[in-house]
Amino acid sequence: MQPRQRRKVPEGELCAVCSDRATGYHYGTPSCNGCKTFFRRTIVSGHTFVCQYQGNCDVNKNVRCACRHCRFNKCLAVGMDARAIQNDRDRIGPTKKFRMDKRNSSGDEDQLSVTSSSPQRSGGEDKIIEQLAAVESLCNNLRTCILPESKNVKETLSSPCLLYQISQLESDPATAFQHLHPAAMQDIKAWNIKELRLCLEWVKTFDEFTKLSESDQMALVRNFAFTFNILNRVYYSADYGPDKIVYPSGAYILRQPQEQVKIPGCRLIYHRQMDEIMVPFRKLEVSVQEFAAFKAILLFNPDAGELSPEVKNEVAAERTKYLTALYYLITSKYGVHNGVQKYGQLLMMAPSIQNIIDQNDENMQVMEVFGHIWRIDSFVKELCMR
Amino acid sequence: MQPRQRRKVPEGELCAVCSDRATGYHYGTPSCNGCKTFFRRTIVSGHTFVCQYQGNCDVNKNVRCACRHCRFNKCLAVGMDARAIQNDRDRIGPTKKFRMDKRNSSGDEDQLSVTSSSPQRSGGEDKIIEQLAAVESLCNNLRTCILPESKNVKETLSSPCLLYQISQLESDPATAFQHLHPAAMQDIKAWNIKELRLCLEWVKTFDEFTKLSESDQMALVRNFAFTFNILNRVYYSADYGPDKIVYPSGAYILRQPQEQVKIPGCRLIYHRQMDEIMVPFRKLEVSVQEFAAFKAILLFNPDAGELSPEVKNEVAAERTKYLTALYYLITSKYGVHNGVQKYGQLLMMAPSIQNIIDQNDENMQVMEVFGHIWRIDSFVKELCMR
DNA sequence: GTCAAACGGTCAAAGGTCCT
DNA sequence: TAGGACCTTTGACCGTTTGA
Repeated sequence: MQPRQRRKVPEGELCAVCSDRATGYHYGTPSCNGCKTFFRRTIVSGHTFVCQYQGNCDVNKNVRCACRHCRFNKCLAVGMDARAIQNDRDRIGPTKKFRMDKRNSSGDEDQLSVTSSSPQRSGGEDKIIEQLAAVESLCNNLRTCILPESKNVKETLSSPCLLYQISQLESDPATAFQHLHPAAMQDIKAWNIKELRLCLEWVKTFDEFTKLSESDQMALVRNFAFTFNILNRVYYSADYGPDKIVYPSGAYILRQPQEQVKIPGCRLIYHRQMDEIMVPFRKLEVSVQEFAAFKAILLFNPDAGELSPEVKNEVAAERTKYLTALYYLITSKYGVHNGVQKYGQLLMMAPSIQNIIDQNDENMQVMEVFGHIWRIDSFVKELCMR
Repeated sequence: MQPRQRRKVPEGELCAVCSDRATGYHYGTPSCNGCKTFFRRTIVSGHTFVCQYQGNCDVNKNVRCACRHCRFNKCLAVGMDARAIQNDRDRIGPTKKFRMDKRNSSGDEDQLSVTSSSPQRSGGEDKIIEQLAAVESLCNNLRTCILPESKNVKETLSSPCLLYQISQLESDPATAFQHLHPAAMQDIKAWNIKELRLCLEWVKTFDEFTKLSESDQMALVRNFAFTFNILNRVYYSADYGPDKIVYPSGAYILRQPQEQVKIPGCRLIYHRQMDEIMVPFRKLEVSVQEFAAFKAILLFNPDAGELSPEVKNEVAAERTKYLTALYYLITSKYGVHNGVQKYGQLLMMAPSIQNIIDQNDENMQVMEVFGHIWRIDSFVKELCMR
């Protein structure tokens, strides 16, 4: 880069070679992009051209490609300086912009709407949120019902969704609140089964889920079921402070009694559910809609083990759909600046949740070893063991 | 401009990098305008370059643009000091003289030029990102150095940060690219140690980190160190397709050979690092700045085990700070609609990463049992065991 | 107050990328 | 394949800041 003469922009200047619009001084001569590139390539490649005619071909914008010999000659004639050509440079990365994002149903427009402080652009997000909220409500009703026996997970997944048949189910007195009392292992076990059962009904409300093959459905559910269980447990726990997880029945898990459990590693698991999930949910004042969207995001996990590679992209697209919906839900309520913080904080609860689930899986395996003491229901095992 | 060396004017002095005519002392080294600007831009942008050859390219006036990796390395080798770069100067205003053309009758002072100089509504985010990028750059260089022995983690954390003493360290020939070859256990082990060592230097660049008590620092580091290791491993892996993780030395981990490993559970761990971290990073086209911010977010984990409750809020605030910076970084580049998607997708990689780390910890423990076969370095153990 | 060294910013003009 | 619109990178030149 040795600028011939500093300063000076040609205004309406023409290419000295072909009379196209000049884009600047290139190699010492006002020239267009084409002639500039042609000159460099010719020099660098060392090509020599032969004129098919008499060596005096016309060179202008329309016919400049007709004779490369005469074009190159004219380049030299008008003063293009080969000494201005440099040595090869290092490669630069891709210059192409938008590569991310699947095909967008809505045309692409706003690129500079960054400055507008109100998001405003919910294209279908409202509807998604509405649907999630409706299902959440049904699911909370179903929790109070007696659910039919189910042999195994696969059969349950292929049965009609119970959420739309609640009126035909009897209510379960064991789920109704009576009085606060410490949860026995029986309580915890019963609620685990109930919640995992609800999970199966909940996932069936997603069209994109039911479209998946049986094995892919299993992959997502196995990955997600215990998360669903824990999240519902703490989110719907009545607020008796940060030290109690309370089931709808009034059974509660207190922070201390875990000391009684002698199995190593089990001690902290309820503490962590309180500290890292229940308390943050309350502090962030997560709404039911936000909570539902968050669960949907966690369900559609493209990295779920055993998920077939062909559907990874679809699952990722679903996740993105709910991520976007959650973003607009939050920012339309809190504004962009505050909303973005809540959105980020909520999403960043996911790694802790994952870690808690991972630890819990270990515990489940430990418990299996101690199976003669703590009976693990086979239904639970099927969903949670890896 | 603190380092006002009482130097004489360089007379006929040559650029220490490329031997062009030096225009003065820049960043502590006699250098030409080009190398001066190149160095600043590289540090500020956080760009990292990969040598297309063997990492020992010649750098002189004629070919200085041929390999940016080797040019930058030489900048550092001859002593250019990144600390002399002034992050975010006090608003210097447009260098260009005011366009006092016409339109003067309105009588408005240039009061709006303050806001127009910064494109997005970022309050300090730019500076945060710049700092992260600069550190990332230094860290990449430190990776190629021989690091002094360190007895244990605590001592290392309380020592001065090596990132600002790179010029005093010898380069490590073992880290230079030579040729592609399958990684032996020795390679993996050596890189684990180096990367964990780098992690300790990296975290010390965060003021808010060094302000924490020793035990809180340990809590964050133990939680984060292996994440740092894995993320750097895959992010800085040269792109030889989705089936190879390539270390800077050229040692690579291939998708298949894990079958040789007979320890149960170990098989999938490298597959998952490729599928769930390396490939998504590439697909999302994560920039170095985004990558650095992502790591900062993961470092400041308020749920890190053993973190004292008093500092949870501070740590959470730090996390939010980097979340916000990342959000504005991404949306200012991609626009809100596309940016939000990328932001969400990036954050939602965190649970998978957490899960991979959790699995890996198990493996480390398994490996400890098989310690007579696979020696685990005590330094690694100290950081990764729970 | 003066002035030169050494910061950062600017933008014309280099080269690289990628679609046609 | 070659062409050229469009992109990134480079560096000579310029204004600003700072300390002797």
